[in-house]
Amino acid sequence: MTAPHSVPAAPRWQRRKQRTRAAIEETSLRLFADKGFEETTVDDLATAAGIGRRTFFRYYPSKNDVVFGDYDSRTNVLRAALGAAGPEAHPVEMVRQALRATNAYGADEYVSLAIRIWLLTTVRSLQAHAAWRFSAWEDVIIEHVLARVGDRHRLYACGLAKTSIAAMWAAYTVWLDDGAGPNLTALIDEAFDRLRTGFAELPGEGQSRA
Amino acid sequence: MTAPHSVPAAPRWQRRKQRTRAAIEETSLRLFADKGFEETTVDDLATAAGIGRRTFFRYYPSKNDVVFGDYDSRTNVLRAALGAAGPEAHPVEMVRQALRATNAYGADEYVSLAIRIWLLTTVRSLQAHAAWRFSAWEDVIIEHVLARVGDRHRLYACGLAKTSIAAMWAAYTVWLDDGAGPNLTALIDEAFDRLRTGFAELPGEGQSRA
DNA sequence: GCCCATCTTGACACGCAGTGCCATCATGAG
DNA sequence: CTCATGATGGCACTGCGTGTCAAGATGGGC
Repeated sequence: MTAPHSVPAAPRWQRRKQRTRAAIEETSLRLFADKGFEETTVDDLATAAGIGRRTFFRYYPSKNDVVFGDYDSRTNVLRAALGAAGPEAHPVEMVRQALRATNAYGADEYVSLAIRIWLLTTVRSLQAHAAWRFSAWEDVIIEHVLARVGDRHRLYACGLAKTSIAAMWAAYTVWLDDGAGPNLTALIDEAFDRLRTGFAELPGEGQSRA
Repeated sequence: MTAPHSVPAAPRWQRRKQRTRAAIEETSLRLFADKGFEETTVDDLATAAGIGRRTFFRYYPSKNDVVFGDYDSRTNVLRAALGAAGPEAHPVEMVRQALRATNAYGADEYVSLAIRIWLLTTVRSLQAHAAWRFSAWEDVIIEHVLARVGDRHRLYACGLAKTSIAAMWAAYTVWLDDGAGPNLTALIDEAFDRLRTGFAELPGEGQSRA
């Protein structure tokens, strides 16, 4: 990955592909935001990105997947964060910490993130697609939780994994409703607070953080 | 719905349609179990059910939806159960109770239920489809929870709804792994116990209920 | 019995997503 | 310059889902 002075050649392909990929994603998100997801065909996306329809599917396995960006790298962040947790941490805190890290975005990414999440929570096809995409995250979480509590306790691990992702997803939804500010991490934290207390503490009638 | 002696006519249509619908579902599930979901085309299903391809889509909006059966009536059960909860019940208990009722099946339904859930948790397309199907349940739950805690607390309501469905879903998964016995309700209950305690209580190293 | 309104059915055609195949072209190595 | 590698895009195909429409079945009125 880091050859000092040689390999002046190989990167060229990579760079080019990387740029094409970015171009596809950028123009696609714009078209989705403009015309709507379902109203935009893959032909539109390919034409807008200046490539052939067939080539589009070589960069993204499906129209849905454009919205997810480089999902794999996020999955790796999650895996790394889970692996980095100290053995003394409680499983719930381990997952909380990992999902917080996974959902840490730079300030410049928030605009496109808002579009992505808006699409994800709005468009039926994407909502569905997100479910099995995130199921990969669930599997990673389950694996790490099982490593701690023992293979017998699948319900605990599976339940924790699925509810954690659900809490994250709830934070997404509310975050978007609240204007998609820079507080996504805080909302995820808050959602996990609810989860940790088993939703026992009823919200009082005082003002919420809105 | 219950005209004593009149209406000897109208039901005829209904009965016929009901039987066709049941026939489609039965033969479809069998074909899915035999050949696999993706390997079975809608043409196969229609032919096997003795109807035209176009007619198939008049009974079920998509190939996916066959696996869900009469989903709407289950949703109504959920809505009714939520509405029937006493005002003194804690939101979590209200949801637990409602989802238990929603997932109560007769002993004769467990065989087909196992096939359904097996498909739902196994087939990628169905896994995705289930997500937005269940999102209707989430919406119903959110509505009822908000009516109790106040419209301001969307994160609480949304989080509770999504995590509850997630817990149910986890119970499905483990239920199937454990042989799809008559203990689905118990597993849902157990998943809710975990949820209520915020997954705080770590499973000991003793034997699980397997 | 017959006729008509109504609903159901299935055939055809269409658009769109996704895939296999293959000829063409650009790139980098020798 | 030549060759191998890999990216590209056109073409054709399958499969899902939908609009349209003509033909058939059903029930009511006579």
